[in-house]
Amino acid sequence: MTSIQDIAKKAGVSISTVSRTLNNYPDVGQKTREKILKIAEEMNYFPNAVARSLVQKKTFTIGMFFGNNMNLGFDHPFFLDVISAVREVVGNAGYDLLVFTNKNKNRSTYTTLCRERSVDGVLMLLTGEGKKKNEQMLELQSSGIPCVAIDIPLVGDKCTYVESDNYTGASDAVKHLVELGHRKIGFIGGDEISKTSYDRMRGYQDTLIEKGVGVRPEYIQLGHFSSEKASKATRKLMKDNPEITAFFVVSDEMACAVMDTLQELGFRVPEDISLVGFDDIKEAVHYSPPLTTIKQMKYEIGSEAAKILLQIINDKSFHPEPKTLPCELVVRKSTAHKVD
Amino acid sequence: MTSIQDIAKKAGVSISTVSRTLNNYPDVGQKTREKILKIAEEMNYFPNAVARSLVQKKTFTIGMFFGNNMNLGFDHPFFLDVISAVREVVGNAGYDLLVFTNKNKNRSTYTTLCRERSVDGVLMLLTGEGKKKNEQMLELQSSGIPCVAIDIPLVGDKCTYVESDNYTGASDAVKHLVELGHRKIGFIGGDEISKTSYDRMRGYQDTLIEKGVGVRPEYIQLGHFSSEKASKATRKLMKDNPEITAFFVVSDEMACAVMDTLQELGFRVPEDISLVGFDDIKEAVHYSPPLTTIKQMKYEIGSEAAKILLQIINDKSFHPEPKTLPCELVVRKSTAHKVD
DNA sequence: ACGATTACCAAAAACGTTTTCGTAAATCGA
DNA sequence: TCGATTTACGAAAACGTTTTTGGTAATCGT
Repeated sequence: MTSIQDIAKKAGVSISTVSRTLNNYPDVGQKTREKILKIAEEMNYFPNAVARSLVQKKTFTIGMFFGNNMNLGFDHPFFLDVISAVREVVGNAGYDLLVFTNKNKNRSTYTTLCRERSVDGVLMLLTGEGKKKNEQMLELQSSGIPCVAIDIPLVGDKCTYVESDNYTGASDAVKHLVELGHRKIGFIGGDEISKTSYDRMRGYQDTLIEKGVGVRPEYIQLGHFSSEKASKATRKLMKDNPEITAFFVVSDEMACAVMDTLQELGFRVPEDISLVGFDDIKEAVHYSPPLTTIKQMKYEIGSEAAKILLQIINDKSFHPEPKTLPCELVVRKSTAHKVD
Repeated sequence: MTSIQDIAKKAGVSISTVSRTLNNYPDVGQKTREKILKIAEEMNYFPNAVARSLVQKKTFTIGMFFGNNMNLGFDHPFFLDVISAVREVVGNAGYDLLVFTNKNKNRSTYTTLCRERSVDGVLMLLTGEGKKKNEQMLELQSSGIPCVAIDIPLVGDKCTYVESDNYTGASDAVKHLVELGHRKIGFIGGDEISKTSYDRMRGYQDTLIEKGVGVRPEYIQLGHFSSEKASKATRKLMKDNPEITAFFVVSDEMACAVMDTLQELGFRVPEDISLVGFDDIKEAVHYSPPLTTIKQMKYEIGSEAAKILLQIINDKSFHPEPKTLPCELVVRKSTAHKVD
């Protein structure tokens, strides 16, 4: 609570001199500098970031919209890793992280929240319906606020996104399946709006065609990234199409539910039915059987997003471009050769 | 970027009138109020939180020290749930969350960081060596900054902590084991400094004595919440004491490593050796066999911590007390009757 | 020795609010 | 109608910095 003024008074100098000393400006005399520094130490002074921000118009905080707007209290397993990464890189750059949580302001949007708090940039890390590119997203996109989203296709002068190569990932998943001899491959997707879901679906379809296996619309269901819906979809699919011998499910969480459901239904995985997921969440390796899946580089996604954001913030001439990171097929025990 | 001044000018009134209007003060005339509101809407004004904070000395942000200081990039599975809870309750109260990450300030402590940012309160959610009650913790404890820690015994006028009932939890774990007929029960603990570790160890020892089974120091090893160390400890324990028929391991992460190691060593779980963990992380239920463990109420821990903190902040006369939340034994498949 | 630079520092503006104080006009009570 | 409230508003201080401007004294080059 000791201010720059207190120091100035005690040192017998002006506040401007104190400010310059504290900020290592060159134009302050040797002895005055030392005196001021000593007094500051004694009074254990530390600057008030709020006051500083007010005049500098820079807060050294980067904002973060995080999680599922609808379904709070549930957060994606994905998040912990990307947040870790984000923390690491923004922290090293001298920034703190402001997680928007305030729910008292009803009449506000992403953009106005950012402006109110004067964050220097913002990271969008949303799931569920938040992925919908709605009005608020558009507003943010064109607001001029430095912004990078994860898995949401925002593009603008100060705005971009990073994602996994979902198309290729999905493609690799079904390639793996057809190479194991599978031809009747069910698909449990996400939703109909998110780019992520769309790309994975396209990867599935295109590869099926490319491999000479046809696409059968009746093999396709949407699970909306919900375990319950995925379970329901599985029952329907197996009931209507008992000839199916493999599933590609676009998230590990859903894939786990699918596996449970399949086993409840009396099918063995992978002997009767093969299963590949997407994400490579921690649980995947410990499932029984351990889940074959497409691994997303979560940590890299977070750190890339953060790096790009910092660059947008600090280099005015930088024009950001979307970044796509590779996925990787990791084969475990939930997939096997088709037997006849 | 439109300020209160702009509105004042356009409306032909003073800034104080604008401010009062915007803050719903009673003493402003009907027509002027409406005019001002309309203009504010048109110019799509929103207040500058930084400026407001400066004068009000209140930021409506609560700070958060989070994770493992040493070992960044790895965050405890525990965290996601308690953060979800924290977000929920502070958000509903109108606060945002500032996660401290800035690593550029070397000469700073928890306390000074909080003061610089002028957070209204702070949540300590640390693991690893951060749990050590060091100088910085003491400083924070007596700083007068509203503070609640999780699993770290801080107590002060504006400072307290919440934790699980680790003693009873541990006690329940070994009770379960001895009720299954086990007498030679190995223990893999945490560290020697944290209260959490200490309480669980005491629960183990006391219950053993209470049940008439002796405590054997050679059955006790420390794993420091690290999978590798837990694995090593397991090997040592089984080599030196092959008569052991059960383990109580004080974290699920370590318990998983112990299970893997045991299986590598050729033991079957639970047929040869029973195993109970602590935490009930998500993976626990999917391990093979599914892990019997002591469940911590992670969400409640987070929400309790947040609620207490808000009360400290908003009720000056409130004197906080430590809060202990119950654990619960959840029996799965990693424990079984001892066979001879 | 004289003008020009340089080194040091103070004064004051600025950032965008909230809040205190004061006061003119309007209303009120009798 | 007159004093006393009340109502509605403006002026200005305050919050704690950074930054701009300017000025004095010392130093320098020639």
